[in-house]
Amino acid sequence: MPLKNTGTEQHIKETAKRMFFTEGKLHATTQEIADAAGVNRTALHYYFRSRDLLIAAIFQEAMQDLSQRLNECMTADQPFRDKTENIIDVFLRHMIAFPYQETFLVTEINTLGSRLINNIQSDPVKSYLLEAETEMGKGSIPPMKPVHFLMNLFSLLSYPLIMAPIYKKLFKVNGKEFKELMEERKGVIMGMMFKE
Amino acid sequence: MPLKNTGTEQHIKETAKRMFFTEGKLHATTQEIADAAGVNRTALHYYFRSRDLLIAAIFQEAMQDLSQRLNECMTADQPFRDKTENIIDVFLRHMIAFPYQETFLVTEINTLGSRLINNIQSDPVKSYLLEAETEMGKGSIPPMKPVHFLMNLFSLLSYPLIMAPIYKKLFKVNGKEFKELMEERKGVIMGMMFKE
DNA sequence: ATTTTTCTTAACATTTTTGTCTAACAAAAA
DNA sequence: TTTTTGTTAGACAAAAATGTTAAGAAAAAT
Repeated sequence: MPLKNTGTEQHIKETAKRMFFTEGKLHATTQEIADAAGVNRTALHYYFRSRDLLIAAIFQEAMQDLSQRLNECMTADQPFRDKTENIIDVFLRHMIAFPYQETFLVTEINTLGSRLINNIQSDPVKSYLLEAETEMGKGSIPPMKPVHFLMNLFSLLSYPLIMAPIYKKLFKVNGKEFKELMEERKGVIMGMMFKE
Repeated sequence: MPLKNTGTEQHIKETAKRMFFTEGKLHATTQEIADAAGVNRTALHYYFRSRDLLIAAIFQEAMQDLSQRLNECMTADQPFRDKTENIIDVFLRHMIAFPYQETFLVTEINTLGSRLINNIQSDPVKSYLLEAETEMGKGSIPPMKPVHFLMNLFSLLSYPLIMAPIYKKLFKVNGKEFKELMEERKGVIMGMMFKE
C-alpha cells in the first residue's frame, strides 16, 4: 500500500488542536479549521469523513495525552517532593502551550455525555494519592484528604492560564508581563503545597 | 406604553444561562434554548432579535455580575481574614451554581476579541491586593506577589468545579460524594491561604 | 510508460441553524 | 366596542455549515 503521506492529515489535526486548545476557539467551524490549515475543506472530509469524527479523534487524543501525562508523572520512581515538582514542570509547560485542552474536553463531555471518558485510568492517580497520604504522616505537607491536595495542585497550575484573557485586564498586565507571572508560578505553587 | 411583561424574556435568558453556565453546553442552539425554556423559537427573536444579541446580553450580564461580586467582596469593610473567608463563601457558592460562567466569558472573548472587556473595574481588586501585601508584612500569609495570592485563591475555588466531570471519573466518586468534597473546600482553602 | 492509488480541489447537494413575515389572539387604552 | 399594542406560533426564507460527487494532479507500483 503506497502512502503519499504529505502530512496533511496530521497538519489538519494539529491546526484544529491549535484552534481549540491554544486559542480557545471552541466554536471553530470546519471552514475556519481548513482555512487556518491552508487546505480545502474537502481534505478535512477526506481524512476524517465528518466534523464529528474529527472532533472525536481530537477528543480521544487529548484524553489519551492527559492519561499518559498523568501516568508518567504519577508513577515515576522519585521521592514525593521531586515527583510533585516534576508534575508542576510538565503540566505548567503543557498549560502554557495548550491552556484550553481540559476546557475542550469538559465542554465535549457536557454536550455529548460522560460516557466519553469511561476508559480513563485512575490507578496511577490513586498511587500518587497514597504517597501524598504517607507524606502527610511525615508532616512535610499539611494533613487533608489526598484528593484535596491533588485538586489544589492542579488548580494552582491550570486556572490562571485558563483565565488569562480576564486576568490580563483585571491586573492591567500585557502578554509579556503575564507570561513572566506564569514563569514564577512553579516557585509559588511549591511554596503553597509544601511546608517550607 | 403598556408592558404585559409575562416574564418570558427573563425566562428565556435564565434558561440560556442555565444551559451555558450550569450545564456547560457552550454550543447550545437557539432551538435547544427555546425548547429548554418551553417557548417557540420565535419568542427568542422577538425579545432579542438575533442569537448574537442574546449571547451579547448574557455576556454583559455575566460580566456585570462578576464585576459586582468582585467589587462587593473586595471593598467590604472587614479585616483581611474575614474578607477572604467571605470571598470564598460567595465565590464557592456561585461556582457550585454556575461553574461554567467564567468559561463562557473566556470562550466568547477568545472568539470575539478582548475588547469585549474594556469596561472591567480593576480598582477594587487593586485595593484587595494592597491589603494582602500589608498582611504579608504582618506575617499571617506567606510573602509573594499579591497577584499570585489572588490567583491562588480563585484557582482553588474555581478549578475543581470546572473539572467536575473529569474528576468524578478520575477519583471514582459519584455526584453526591463530589458535592460533599466541594463543601469541604472552604476549610481546605483557608488552610492553604493562611499560615495556621 | 502506463496503470493504479493517493491526494486535492471545485462544484454541487443536503442539512442545520438562523432569521423573517404574517396571522391569530389577548389585554390594555381609547 | 373598536383600536392599539404586546405577545405567541406557524409557515416560510435565507444563510451558514456540513457533506458528497466527480474529475484532475501527483506519486507509487507495475
